[in-house]
Amino acid sequence: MDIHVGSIPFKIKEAELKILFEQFGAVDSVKIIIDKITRQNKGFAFVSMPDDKEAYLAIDALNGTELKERKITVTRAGSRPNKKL
DNA sequence: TATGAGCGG
Repeated sequence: MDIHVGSIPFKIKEAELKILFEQFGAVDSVKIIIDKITRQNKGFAFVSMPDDKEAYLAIDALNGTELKERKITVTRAGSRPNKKL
């Protein structure tokens, strides 16, 4: 499952995000989105996890937590989280 | 080149 991670620090690395998500389950890959104009960190990344239940677990666990002194948001990618389930 | 909500190759 693809997970959208926002409000991440610009100085973070994909390996660090992978480690954070690996604490709650297996992580397939982590990708930080880079801006096309500035070639810099856009401020959000995507995490791919093979197991969906572990993905939801990591989302619920890492969503709203602090990372590098910065608040991060973890949600399902591909489709924005709906307020009504 | 650039910065802080948003969904990428």
